[in-house]
Amino acid sequence: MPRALATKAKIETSALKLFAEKGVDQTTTRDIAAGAGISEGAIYRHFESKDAMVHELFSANYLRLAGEIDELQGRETGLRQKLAAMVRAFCVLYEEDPDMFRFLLLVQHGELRKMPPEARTPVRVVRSVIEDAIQRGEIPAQDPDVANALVFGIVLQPALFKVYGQIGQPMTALAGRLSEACWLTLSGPAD
Amino acid sequence: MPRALATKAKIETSALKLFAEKGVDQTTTRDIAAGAGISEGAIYRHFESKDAMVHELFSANYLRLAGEIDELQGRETGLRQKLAAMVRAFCVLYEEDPDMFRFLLLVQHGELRKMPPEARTPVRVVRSVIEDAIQRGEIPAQDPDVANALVFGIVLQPALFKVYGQIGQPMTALAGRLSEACWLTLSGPAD
DNA sequence: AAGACGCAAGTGAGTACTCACTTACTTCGG
DNA sequence: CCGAAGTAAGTGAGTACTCACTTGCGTCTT
Repeated sequence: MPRALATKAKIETSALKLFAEKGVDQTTTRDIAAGAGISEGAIYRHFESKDAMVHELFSANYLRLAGEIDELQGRETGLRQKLAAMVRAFCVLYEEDPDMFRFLLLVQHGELRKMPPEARTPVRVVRSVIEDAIQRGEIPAQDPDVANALVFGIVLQPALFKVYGQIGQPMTALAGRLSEACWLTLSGPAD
Repeated sequence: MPRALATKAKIETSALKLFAEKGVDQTTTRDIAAGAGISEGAIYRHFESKDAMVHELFSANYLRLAGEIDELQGRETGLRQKLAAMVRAFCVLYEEDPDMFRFLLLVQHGELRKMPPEARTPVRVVRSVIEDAIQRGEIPAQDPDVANALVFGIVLQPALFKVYGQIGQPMTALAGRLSEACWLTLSGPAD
C-alpha cells in the first residue's frame, strides 16, 4: 500500500472509532490525529475539512451497505427469503464492525439531508423489495413506507439496545428471530 | 404566572425547539436566548448550566412519560390491551409535542447514563409488562429484552421516519397498526 | 551509479474565532 | 426600597484550520 493511502486509512480508522465512542462533535481533530499517530496538519492533506471527512466516511459506507444488501436480496426469491438475507447482512455488519454501525446510526440524521434524493440507500433498497412483494400479492396491500419503517425498527432497535448493553446475545444469534418478526408483521395485517 | 416562571417556560420552549431542530451541540446559548426573547445572562438565573438544562428537560419529561404509560397500562387487562394503550400514548405525545418527542429520542443515549439505574423509565415500564405476560403464559417464553427492543423499534422507527418526512400519515392514525404489529411479533414465535 | 532535483506527505506552532459562562450594572415588582 | 430578575459587555478555554518549513522518495542527468 502506498504511504499516502496507508495514512488515510489510519486517519479513517481512528476517526471512526472516536466518532462511534464520543460522537462527532465531542471528537477533536487533535484526538483523531493522536489516535492515528500523525500530526493534526496531516489530516488536511487527505481531507478538505472535518465535515467533509464525516460526509465521505458516511456516504461511502452507507452506499456500500446498500449495494451489498441489494445484491444479496437479488439472489433470493420471495419476500421471506429476501428479508432473511438482508437482516442477516445487517447483523453481520454489526458484529464485524460495530464502530461503523454505530457511526452510521449516529450521523445518519444529519448526513441523509446532504445525499442526493435519488441515491440508492439501504432504506430505498428495502422499500423497493417490500413494494415488489405487495405488487405480486405476496403480502396484503399496505402502506409501503409504514411497512419499511417497521422492518427498520425491528432490526435497528435491537442493535441500539445492544449498544446500550441492554441485550447480551450477539446480533447474529438474533437474525432469525428478527427476520421472522419482519415477516410476521408484514404478512399479518389485512390493513 | 409569576414573571420568573414565565421566563423559565419561555427558555424551555425555545431550547426544546432548537434542540429538536439542530441538536444540542449545534444550539448555542445565544440561540436559546434569542428564541426566548431574553438576554443570554438571564438563562443563568434559571439554570445552572446548559448541561443541567438538558438534563432537567430530559429527566422531567422522560419520567413523566413513563408515569403516564404505566398508569394507562395498569387500567387494562391482558398484554394486547396494555400494548394498545401504551402505543397510543406514544403516538399522542408525538402529535401533541413533536419537538419534545424528537428531543427525547435525540438525547436519550447521552442522558440515560446519568439516570439512576433504578429509575422508572418508559423502557423499564414496557419491559415489566412484557415480562409479566410471559410469566402468565400469555405469550410464548422468549428473551424479554429482545421482545422489549422489538416493541420500541416498531413504535419509534415509524416516528423517526415521520420526522424525516418519509411517512405522511399522522402517528395517531398508525397506532392501531403499530400495536397490532407488536402483538403479532410477541405472540408469534415459539422461540 | 550517484548526486541533484522535484514534489507529495508530514510537522506543529500559530491564528482567528466560537461559545459557555461571568460580572457590573440597571430595572421591576411588592 | 430591597431583593429578585434582566441586561450587555466581557473573559478565557478551547477548536478547526493554516502555513512556513522539513522529510522521505522516486526520477532524471551525466
